[in-house]
Amino acid sequence: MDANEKYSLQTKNEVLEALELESIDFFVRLMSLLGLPRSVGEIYGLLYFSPIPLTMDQVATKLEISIGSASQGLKTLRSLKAVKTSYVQGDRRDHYLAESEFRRLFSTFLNDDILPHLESAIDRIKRMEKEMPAESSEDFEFYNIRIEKLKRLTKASGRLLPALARLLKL
Amino acid sequence: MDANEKYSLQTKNEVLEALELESIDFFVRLMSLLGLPRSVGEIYGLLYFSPIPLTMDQVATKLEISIGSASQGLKTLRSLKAVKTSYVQGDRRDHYLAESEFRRLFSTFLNDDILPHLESAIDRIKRMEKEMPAESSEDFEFYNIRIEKLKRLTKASGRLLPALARLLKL
DNA sequence: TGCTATTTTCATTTTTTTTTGAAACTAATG
DNA sequence: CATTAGTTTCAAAAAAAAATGAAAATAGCA
Repeated sequence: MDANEKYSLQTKNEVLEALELESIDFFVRLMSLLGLPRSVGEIYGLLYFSPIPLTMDQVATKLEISIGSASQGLKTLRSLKAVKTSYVQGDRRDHYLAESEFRRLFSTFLNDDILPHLESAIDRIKRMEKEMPAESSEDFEFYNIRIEKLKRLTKASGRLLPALARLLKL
Repeated sequence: MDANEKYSLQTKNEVLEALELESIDFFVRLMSLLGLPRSVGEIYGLLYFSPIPLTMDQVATKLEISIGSASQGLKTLRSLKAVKTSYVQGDRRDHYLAESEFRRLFSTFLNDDILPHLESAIDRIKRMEKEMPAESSEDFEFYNIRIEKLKRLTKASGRLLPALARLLKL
């Protein structure tokens, strides 16, 4: 293995370019909207505008984050199917590439992070119905209406998820 | 003003009922999905299942949170239009009631928290186009495709917001 | 207007989340 | 199979977010 070749990319771009910086900033915001840590957004933003796949330590070096963060962040992105690894001839390291189909990224997010909440909400509403006061109770109607509204909310959210997925077929 | 009357509610329900607890837990999760602090979810969850409006200190006492938290949390909920105050005869304090129309809550959230991001994304993409490498550059096509994808993403999100609002007319 | 109940603000503390980096682990290579 | 490049893990440190509570501000009432 040739050390010059190995680090050539790093040597070529010692600092982040304007386009990379805009991309990183864009995805840091987007990911944070989805509740993901800054480093995850940074990594995805960097890879999104990289014409060639990058290794973990290239990512860590460019972003000036620890290799621990890079490893964790890439793990998160892999689990979201937001990055893939690509094999590079004669290099033992993993090379990462951004999955640029947002649809895939979002649908993993919806399925893994939103759907479970929805399912637990359905169970919870069933429990609430058991805990309802007696029908004779003065507040029976009030509680009944509130529970009905929660039911409609979860039903609407259930319809929403597939609708979202459909709209995201960019 | 009669102290007995003033605290009668508190005396009646010294602990949170099962239904209130389920409600609080439900909204703590929902609000945290929207990136709001635990205390905000607790307050909304408590008010959602309260047949009578509650004052700030009733909220604080029931939830065992500080009046600072209660004040901040109610402020957040007011700004989201998720609670309203109702006048109570012969009581100087504000009495809070949950806005049970989720549509209103979500549409405020979409307009105030999501829309601004979308607008800044549009500006950012314009800047990116200015920073594109020369058309002759070997990676021109790569960058071009990525920017196009970002454009499609923001366009789709722009269509999504009103679609979401429509679907949420529960 | 002055008094007091109520609410807000904000510096400080507490809690939670994220990052770090060194040690443990894994696996390719000579 | 021993060496070492590469990666993951995880306890500790750092940073960020949230909660507290006392002081300041506000507003209703006499």
